[in-house]
Amino acid sequence: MSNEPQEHAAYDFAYVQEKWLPIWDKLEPFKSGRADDPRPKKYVLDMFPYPSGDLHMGHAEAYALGDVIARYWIQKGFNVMHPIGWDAFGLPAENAAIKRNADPRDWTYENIAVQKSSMRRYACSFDWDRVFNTCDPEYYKWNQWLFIELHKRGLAYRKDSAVNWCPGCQTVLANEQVVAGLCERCDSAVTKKKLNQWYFKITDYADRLLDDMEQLEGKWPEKVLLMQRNWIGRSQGANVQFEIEGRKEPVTIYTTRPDTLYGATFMVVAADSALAAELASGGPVEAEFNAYLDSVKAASDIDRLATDRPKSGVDLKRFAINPVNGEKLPIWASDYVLADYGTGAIMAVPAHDQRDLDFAKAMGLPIRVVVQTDEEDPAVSGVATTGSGTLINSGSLNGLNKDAAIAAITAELESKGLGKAARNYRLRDWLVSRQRFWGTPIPIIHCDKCGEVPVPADQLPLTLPAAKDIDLKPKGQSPLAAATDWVNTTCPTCGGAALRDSDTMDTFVDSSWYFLRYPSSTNDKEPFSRADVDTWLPVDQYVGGVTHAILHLLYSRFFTKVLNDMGMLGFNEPFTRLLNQGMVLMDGSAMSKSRGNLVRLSDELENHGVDAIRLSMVFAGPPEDDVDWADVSPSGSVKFLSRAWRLSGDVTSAPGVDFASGDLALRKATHKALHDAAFAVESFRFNVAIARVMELVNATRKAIDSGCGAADPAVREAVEAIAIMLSLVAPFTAEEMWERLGHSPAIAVAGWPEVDPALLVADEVEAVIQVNGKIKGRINVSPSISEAEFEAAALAHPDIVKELAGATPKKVIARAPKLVNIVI
RNA sequence: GCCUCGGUACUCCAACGGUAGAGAGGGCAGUCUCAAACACUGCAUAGUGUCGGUUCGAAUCCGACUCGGGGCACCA
Repeated sequence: MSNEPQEHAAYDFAYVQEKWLPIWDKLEPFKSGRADDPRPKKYVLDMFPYPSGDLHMGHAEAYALGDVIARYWIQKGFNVMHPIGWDAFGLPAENAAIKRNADPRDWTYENIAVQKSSMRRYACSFDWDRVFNTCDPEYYKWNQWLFIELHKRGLAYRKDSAVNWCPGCQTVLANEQVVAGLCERCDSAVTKKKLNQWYFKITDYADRLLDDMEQLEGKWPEKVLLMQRNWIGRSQGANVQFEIEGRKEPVTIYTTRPDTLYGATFMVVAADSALAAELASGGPVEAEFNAYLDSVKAASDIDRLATDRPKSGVDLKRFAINPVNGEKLPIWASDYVLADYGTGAIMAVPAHDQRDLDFAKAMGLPIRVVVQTDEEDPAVSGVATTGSGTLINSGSLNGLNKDAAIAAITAELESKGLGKAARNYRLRDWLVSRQRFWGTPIPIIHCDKCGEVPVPADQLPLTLPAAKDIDLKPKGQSPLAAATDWVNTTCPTCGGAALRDSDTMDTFVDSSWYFLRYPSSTNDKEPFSRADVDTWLPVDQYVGGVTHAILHLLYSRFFTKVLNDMGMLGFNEPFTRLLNQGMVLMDGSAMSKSRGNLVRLSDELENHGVDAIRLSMVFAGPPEDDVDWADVSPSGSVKFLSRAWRLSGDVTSAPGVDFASGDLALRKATHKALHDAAFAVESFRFNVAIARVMELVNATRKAIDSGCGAADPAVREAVEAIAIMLSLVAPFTAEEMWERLGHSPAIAVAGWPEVDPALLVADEVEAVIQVNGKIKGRINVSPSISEAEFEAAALAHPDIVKELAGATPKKVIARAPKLVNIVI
């Protein structure tokens, strides 16, 4: 039946790859979403790639893992959607374009084509009918639509704030582009600059982002949930009002320790806050304050990062009144208080807060202990006591413990109208505007008369102009601002002259909802249809790197909740299960050209074949762990695959033969392998699943050479099972085996063989007999032996009889059919 | 500094509180060969980071320490 030439008697991966690709193209085994498909659905999603060049070793691991999961569920009879697309906006394209004086579009679409063809060769089980790129106007149109919807709801707004600024590149930087205080591109020290920027109000969703994580418990890596919790950083405390001498309005401070209110000895306001400027203005220290403020602004992030740097500040020569005891507290301005957290002002309790203590010691301010602990006096030790203890020097709170004191003082403040319980979050609103060209244009028109006017829906998408007439070099302002034809427009409301917003959106906006688009990838009426998302979403299994543990996943969860509130979705968490794969290292560190340890995927594929590389990636260890390519043996994978492949040529029984009459031992091995491998795959222990297949290959080899022989039906059953299990990770080899076994393509949809539970029971197992926990003998018993029989058999064992020497055991613990422990 | 995860043979990694070794790499020997490679067969590697606790029994659970990885960055 096969036209395979005789010279391919040895396994030839290059030949096999070339043979199957066109067949798969024709069969399209991975199309999903036919309306009448009766199978239950499963949505398996790999994080989409950024088209920065050809695929690398990291992609090879990620897509191999995602593919195992997708192909497994297909074999298990599910209607699997396994789509792919490209996260195609972003700075590297723009930089490449500047360098070559070209359009970022060209670079981007060229790279996408390269990656796409590599993915096809890598045999990814993607549904190619659902592909889109975020830089397609058909996609980013919906970014703009969503932006306007958020704007309508007050969730997109503009404010002035200090952002990362690179003086070298003359541009705003995202936090991720600031590495150890330096610009990742030019190594200039990054400073802060005050700019008017667009924000998404993610803080409105802080509680839900935190509380809904309950649904993800046990389904997402604990580490990721923890990182998200810390990032949101909810804290419980109280807002307390302090009167200020010579000021009408009181100042509110936030504290998590209202119980230490009597221990406050001064107040600190953030140096860069409006309050600090106001308190200093016109006073004796105005000049000193302004000089200090300038030095704070000039400080680079690298200085800011040093947590052990000495505390600095200015005494504003103003006073606050402690509401609980009427004491006059000096007010200082310092950069150790953050302007954008809480109220930007704190009460300082040096005895019980390390930062306040450091400041008090530096400035010679008083330290008063109000919580008695058994630790040393903070004024002496220099270590603030932050634990629980008994309140002293605290009026009505004296004698209470910390928790009781917090409750009591909060109630007291509330009754007097001086304060109340409050919550704060570390999470800040999401800064979404970027002064770059290669992103989604913000669909807002600025009109002198009408203000911020959204671009009318029928004018979307608002497309990017051609790049050829625009200078893309960073100048501190979006390149779009210089595209006069594009920027100048008329106001949709009043018809007067107006300007387009020239900023573009953070590319994280693109990736915050892309998973909703795949089921509706060609819909030009809406971003996605309710019917499609109801069918396919939420994503059953998301696979990607842990680098996105916070931002991408948090933003996606935020968008999902907003869209849920808008009635567009019927769920509030987008990703039911999450798998984070580790990194691919070389000689212990991340691969990089400069380090000289770069391994090229294309070379590895050339040398060992696609299947062997996929197998090596999956077999290297647990998927969450980093893989050191130096420890991996792709040639070992090649060896194993040819060993498996050879089995398919040895089988002499006919396809469809009744397995029931086959060799029992081999049949049991086959069914156990199928059972164990399935369990291992479902618990993401792919390396263990492959070990089970290897065992079965070894057992089958032995059965053919020195056991039941090649003609035994059990051999066919085993080899078919091997082929199907291998199809998850080595699809080319598996297809080839399947064909040699006399079946028609494609094995991808052949189905996971039914496991016969009767064949999972062993005839006999070896049990150990311990005396005082030490092994003294072994017996073979039936797996269904009773505890009593088991115990009796153990006690009758000659070695044990000798060991006991007539003594009566104190205790006998029998765990049939594995172990008996006799305590004497 | 705070929070986290981990440490098993030469290497990568397995082991519901119950026989430490599933699988692989690397190694050695044999069969085949003129020889080698491949293939097949067989073999070995006394090792659970340290100390203590719980238990009939601990790599596994608990505590302390140590070493290594990751996250956060003065969040009051």
